[in-house]
Amino acid sequence: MARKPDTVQKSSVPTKPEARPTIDAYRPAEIEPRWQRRWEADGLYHARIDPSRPKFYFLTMLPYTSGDLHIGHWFAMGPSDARARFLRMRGLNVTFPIGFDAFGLPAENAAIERGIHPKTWTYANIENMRRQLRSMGACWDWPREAVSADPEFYRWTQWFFLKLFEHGLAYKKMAPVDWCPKDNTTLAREQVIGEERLCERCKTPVIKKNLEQWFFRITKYADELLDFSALDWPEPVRVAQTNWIGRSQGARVRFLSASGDPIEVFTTRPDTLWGATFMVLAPEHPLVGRLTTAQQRAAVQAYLQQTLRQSDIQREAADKEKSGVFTGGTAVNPVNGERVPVWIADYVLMSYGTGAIMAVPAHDQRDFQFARKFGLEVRPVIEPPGAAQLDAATMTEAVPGYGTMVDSGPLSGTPAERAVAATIEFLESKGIGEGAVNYRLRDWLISRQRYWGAPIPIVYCPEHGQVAVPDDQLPVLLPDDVEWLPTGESPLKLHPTWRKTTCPICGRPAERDTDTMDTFMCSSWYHLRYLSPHDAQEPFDPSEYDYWMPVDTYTGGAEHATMHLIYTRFFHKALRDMGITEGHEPMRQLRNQGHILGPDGQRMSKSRGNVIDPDEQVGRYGADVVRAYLMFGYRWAEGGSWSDENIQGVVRWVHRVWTIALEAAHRALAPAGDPAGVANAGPGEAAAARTLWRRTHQAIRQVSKDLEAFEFNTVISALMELTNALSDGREAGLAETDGFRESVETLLLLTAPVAPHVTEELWARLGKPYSIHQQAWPSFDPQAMEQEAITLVVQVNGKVRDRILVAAGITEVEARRRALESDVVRRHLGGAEPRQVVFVEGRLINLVI
RNA sequence: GCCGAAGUGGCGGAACUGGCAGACGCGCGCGACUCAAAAUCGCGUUCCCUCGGGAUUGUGGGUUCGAGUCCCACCUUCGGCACCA
Repeated sequence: MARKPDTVQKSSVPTKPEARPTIDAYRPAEIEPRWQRRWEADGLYHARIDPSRPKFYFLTMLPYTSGDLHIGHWFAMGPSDARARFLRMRGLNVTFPIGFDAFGLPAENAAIERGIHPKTWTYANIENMRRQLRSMGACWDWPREAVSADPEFYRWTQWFFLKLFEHGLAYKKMAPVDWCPKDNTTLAREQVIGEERLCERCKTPVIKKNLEQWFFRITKYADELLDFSALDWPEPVRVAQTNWIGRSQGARVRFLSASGDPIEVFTTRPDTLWGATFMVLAPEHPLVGRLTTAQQRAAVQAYLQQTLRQSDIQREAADKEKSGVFTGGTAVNPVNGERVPVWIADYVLMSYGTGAIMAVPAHDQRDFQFARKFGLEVRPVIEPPGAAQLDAATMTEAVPGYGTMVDSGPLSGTPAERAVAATIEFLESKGIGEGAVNYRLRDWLISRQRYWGAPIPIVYCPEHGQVAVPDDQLPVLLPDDVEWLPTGESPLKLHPTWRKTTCPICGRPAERDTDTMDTFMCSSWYHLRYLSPHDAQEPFDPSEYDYWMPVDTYTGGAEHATMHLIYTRFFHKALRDMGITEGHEPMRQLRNQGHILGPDGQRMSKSRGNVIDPDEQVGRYGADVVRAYLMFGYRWAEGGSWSDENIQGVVRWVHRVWTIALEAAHRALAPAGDPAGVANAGPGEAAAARTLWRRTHQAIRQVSKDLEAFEFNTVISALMELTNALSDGREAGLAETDGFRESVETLLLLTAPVAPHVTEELWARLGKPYSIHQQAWPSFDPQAMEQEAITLVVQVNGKVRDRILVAAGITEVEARRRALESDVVRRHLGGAEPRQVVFVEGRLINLVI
């Protein structure tokens, strides 16, 4: 772009509109597949290790093999692709890999509903999705493709399981599952329907059943997972993860039941211990049976029946009326030796803390509601600052704040600042409790009682117990020949021979684990498999790892904020501690996109009939238009409704680019003509050329900045503005100039990441060398922005009254003089002298009276 | 109930660090081309008005020479969820 803007060079034919050459129609259906084939044949987007260039690992969340790619995938991946392409043109060695998350429940549902084997269904879907992904024209690094259901992939998923097992991070314990007693099968949360909690298939009320299942010790990493300092991740995701981990600091305290069983509780408010007037256990707490007296047994049984079918979410609903029942048992509060009644209630969860609480109704709202409902004692032990002493009889709600301890035995009078610490010291000195940290985060349950997943590579030997399948026997292959019963247990359990094996240690008969792994296992490490997807010796090639990792940018839906994105961080840290990976985090930068809704503003669904099929849109407009529209029409992080009307603006724009570029191409090929054109270049054209130059560089600046910042809608508007600038330039007679042609080329280069096919086609027709996607990104020249005259806004009392054209470097004194010359300004001053003048260089002058 | 995000023309959305609100489009109106229509191109388009202006970024306050942007209180919509002891 180094040229003298004021030297307008005219050549060839004069530019009368009617002299414009006729040009070919824009036919994306012909152009797009042609270039897609060429790029793939050339391996244009296959990135290899190149130490001479900085790398960039651009990752977009791998799609689930649900059937078709929907427009939401395009919305997630298309703009990501544009940014990856931009970074390539900037000189980075970019890999933008793709793969498939292929295990999971929908494949089994399809098998049961339609009698298709999950494998057949899944791989047919993958074929179709590959075709659709190719039609996007994204710079996919196809040789890196990985499919999580391939044995060459899940072999290593199993290997990672065994590594975790070997390092004590995988263990088995009893845990409840939702169970349909009629179908005799485990149900996923989404298969339990409605408030009534009925089985999706047979509408039987679901029950809880305890099964022995595998867990990963993610809680070991809870504190480290709270540290986001090395990450450029969106604030809402960091907040969600922080809340999910839910670290709270307090104390563990041991109460003692009448029969001498310790009942441990966790509290964040040990300073309220003297106000504990009862205890509440979760209904499933192991001591409930022992505490319940004969007299209360029937009532407790009835309550258990009623609560244990509910989901945690139902139990925890805030607006729900408190419920509970007295066990008849009591426990001793260790700080004062007082006997308090022990209740059970569904608002205490077995899965949080110890499953038991000390209830302090005066200072906890839930306990307060419970106490008032069941007539239990309310005893204030905290005096809030600056308020009168609380009176239990007249309180209408709990007072949860900190304050001076009162009625608290030896600690009475302890001020708020020291209350918690002093109580913990007291507990520790008496040996009845200690300071403790509690997390909401639970260990990751990975067992699934399903077929379509990676089998858990563990063998049960009567002699040796849980035995790891040796490395050389991996993968534990999923058998294809299984019976598809519409109901019942996992086919692996029912398979006649599969589960029968021998113990790797003693060689005697043993049984395989018949559960499979949570598919979040696969997605926790797939980004590593992309590094060397066909490596048969190791999960990934360390030299590839050293070059490419960590992932530089990761894009995907915000719905993965807590599950997938915590699991993958945990996985990485656990592998790091085993010496398998390096660095503390797998993904440096994360950005989330929103969702595309149907034209009616509702979530797309087949039953609503508002689904937008990308194949149909590509057939109608071409992939370039669909990509550009998805970038232009929405804030990427927000999403919004699909609009058949709004896409028309993008259709027109792409056609305009096509026309302008082809006109330029025709002129370039025309023989040099009338030299008179040069002589005719007047001062008006020089100014127009200067303007076009400025607008071209404005576009370079904005497109670069906005692609970097994931602000895709303004990328397109900047490109449209440059297109408009070219139209204006053409009208001003610049079409024959070198400057015009350079601007056309710049427009194509800037548009290349957005609309890769049409720009490649036009680039070729302009006679430029293949490929536009291997060209350097245009550089911004600040000189182009320099202007002699600027519009200065003149305000009176902060209101805009006039705009005056002034020299760019105008001083305050001069600006004031010029402003006072304005009739409009003088009228609004009404003869008064400005009391204050605010001058903002290059922008405005504000006269205050 | 809690957490998070967002409220700007008829619509989607712009607006740097507090400095011209409404960029870029859609839609609509007018015009050119056409026998006509479509397509295309050009012009206009926040609202009100006594044509001087006035009002305007969910609502009400505040800070400031100046607020879509900062502060306080509130309302609405969307998303998520965990009564977290």
